[in-house]
Amino acid sequence: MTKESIRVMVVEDHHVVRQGLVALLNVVEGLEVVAEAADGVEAITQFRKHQPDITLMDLRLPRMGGVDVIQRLRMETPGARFIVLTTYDGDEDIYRALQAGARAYLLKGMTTEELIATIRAVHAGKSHIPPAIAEKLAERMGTEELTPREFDVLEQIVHGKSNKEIATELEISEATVKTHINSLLGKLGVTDRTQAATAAIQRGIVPLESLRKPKS
Amino acid sequence: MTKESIRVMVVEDHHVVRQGLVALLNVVEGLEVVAEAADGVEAITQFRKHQPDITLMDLRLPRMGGVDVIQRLRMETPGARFIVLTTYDGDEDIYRALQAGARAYLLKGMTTEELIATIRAVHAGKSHIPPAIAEKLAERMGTEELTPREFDVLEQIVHGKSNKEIATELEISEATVKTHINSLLGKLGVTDRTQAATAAIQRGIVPLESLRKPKS
DNA sequence: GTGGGCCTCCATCAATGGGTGGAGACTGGC
DNA sequence: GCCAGTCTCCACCCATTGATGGAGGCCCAC
Repeated sequence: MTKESIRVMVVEDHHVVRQGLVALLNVVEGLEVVAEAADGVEAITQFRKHQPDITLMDLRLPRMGGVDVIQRLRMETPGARFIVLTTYDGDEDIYRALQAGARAYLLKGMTTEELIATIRAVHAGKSHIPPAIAEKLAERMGTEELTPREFDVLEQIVHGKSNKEIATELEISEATVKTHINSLLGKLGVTDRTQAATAAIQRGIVPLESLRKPKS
Repeated sequence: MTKESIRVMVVEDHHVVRQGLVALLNVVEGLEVVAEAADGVEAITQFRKHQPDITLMDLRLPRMGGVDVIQRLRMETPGARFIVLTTYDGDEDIYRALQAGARAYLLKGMTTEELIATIRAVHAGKSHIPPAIAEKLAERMGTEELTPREFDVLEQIVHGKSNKEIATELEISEATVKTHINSLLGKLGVTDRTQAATAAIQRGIVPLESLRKPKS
């Protein structure tokens, strides 16, 4: 007679990846996939219904991002355990996910053995952050937070707006825009707006998806 | 007695995704996964050894990119059939993959049924490009090609270099750099270097990975 | 209430960036 | 040989950007 299985939920928007993961996990002794979700909203309803022990979660999800889902569900169910499983390793994502209460952050490049070991470890109450991820985290720790306003300005820069356009958009003077830019350049450790834009994308501060020409 | 199975190779660097895909495909009647590879170089050796009917391939691979692998293998084995299966949908990737001889371009978001149907269709000699992808292709068709030199300059811009630095790096005068920039801004349909940088990243002209601070 | 952080604005200045129009050299194709 | 495209360079000009050093108002925490 075996012990009770660990009940797992898989949240991942790419169908084939999700189905593959489920197929992989279901053949593992001691694991049972009890629920699946393809977007953030579905993740919440499925979680409430099935109360999984462990939730494997991608961060980039339609409708509601993974970070928000984790935050929300941990409010309702403080004991809930989340493992982030994603391809992206922008420092910002990592930071925000762990901040929200994820217990582990894995890249999809890891082996199946690592994944299973991590699921068991997290279920046993441990946390697990791979060294490569920890390094990124440490890096981001050294840097200062952007203020909300600086973030607004950075977002506009990434979208290719000029200082004048940003001033109009945010309804402040161009002088103020320059002040914010000067400050955020320093915090990001870069010397001009183009570097700021690529750094923001690379570090996941501004999502690449937001560039897909929304007319607004 | 069933017909002969379609012999499939899976090339994908993320272990869990690859294993998931293999698990998925192996339970399908009429398909058989005969080889796997985790990077471009391995893909070539495995292909030569197993001569699969269909190769499912991610584009972003360590050591050698998917496009180059396709190109190379189609030189050796003109009848080889490739299906690109990737998460990225930068227009440039799509274009280059089809150019190299891929028969289909699928995003990982598609359903398992679509994937299987596409494998069968491509094996039967057809091509398959989903409408969403075709649209992107059409978009990119309207735009002019960058010249090699313009591409060099664009790459430097994305890496945050100033005109002076670019001039030094490429060993040309700053005036020439400006000429190239002026020209590439027009071709990309943007008005300044920051927009050029984000457009280049978004469209996959310059890979985001190249930003990971290589000291050079 | 004092201090700190943030947001707002100002002026000034130097450096950088981008627009325009032109020109010579080299290449490959017709 | 000629044309088209590319790569290279030049000069000139104006707009934009970024750096510097202020300053006042606001709110929150101590």
